Amino acid sequence: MARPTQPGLTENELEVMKVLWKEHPLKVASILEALDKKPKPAYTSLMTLVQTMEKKGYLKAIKEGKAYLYSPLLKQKRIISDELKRLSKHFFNGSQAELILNLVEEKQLSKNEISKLRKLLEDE
Amino acid sequence: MARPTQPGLTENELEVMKVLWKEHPLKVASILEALDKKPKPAYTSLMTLVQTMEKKGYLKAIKEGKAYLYSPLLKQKRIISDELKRLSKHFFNGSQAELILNLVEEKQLSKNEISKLRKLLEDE
DNA sequence: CATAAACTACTATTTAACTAGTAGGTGAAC
DNA sequence: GTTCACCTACTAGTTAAATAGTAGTTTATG
Repeated sequence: MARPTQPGLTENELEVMKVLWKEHPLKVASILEALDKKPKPAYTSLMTLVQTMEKKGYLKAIKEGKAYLYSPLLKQKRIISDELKRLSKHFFNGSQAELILNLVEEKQLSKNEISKLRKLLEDE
Repeated sequence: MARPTQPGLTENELEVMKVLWKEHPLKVASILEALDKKPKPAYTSLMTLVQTMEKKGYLKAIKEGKAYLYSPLLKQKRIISDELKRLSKHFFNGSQAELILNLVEEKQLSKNEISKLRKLLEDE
């Protein structure tokens, strides 16, 4: 056995998803342009990444003219939820409520944020 | 350039840290025993992992008798905080408050949890 | 002090992730 | 219809992470 596929998205994959969540479908050149990474990767590097992401089922590709247009198949909400699930599983016995409580305790919230949170709780 | 070191802890590294956060210092054999992974890794595999974690500065090793005893050098709170920072950076413009608000909105909280949260907010 | 049990160091292999170049195809423009 | 810009497929190399075996050291113990 060796290194298993990383659980969730890698940093680079996430960057691509973020671009496509904002706007899609996009061809590789447009994704590259929209990436705000410090040193932009070579076109062909991004190409390879996008292709493996498609193989993994993260993206959908449609041929339009001579280029492929890519769209995300994963929802942002789902990714966030998965990440939080992973965190709460490791550190809070799987309880996301515990995670929230811990966050509120640890973080300094502004008055505005506190009142927003209060309002939310009233509706529950 | 090639694969960079993973940001944060890998899943396996995290499992080791969790064991050591509960109890330390421990020798490798004891860490192995405490690991609740499905198929336990070979003793030597864990050995290698623990050694690289020491080289990375995650663990401290002290020789006691013929075995090394390992202790964590990273605090659990710091790891949780780093993970949440990463999440909020990617998805909530770096605002952890936004992350909390989103969590509360999305999650169904029990009455007990809501009242706990209310109490916390009163103290702020 | 010999020996066995326990532990580590060293070596090695595999795969995913990352990077990027080269070659070749395709659509548009003239 | 030829050329050229653009895009992809294929190939290839590097490193981290994961796994584990072999050999050798060390410390109790009888």
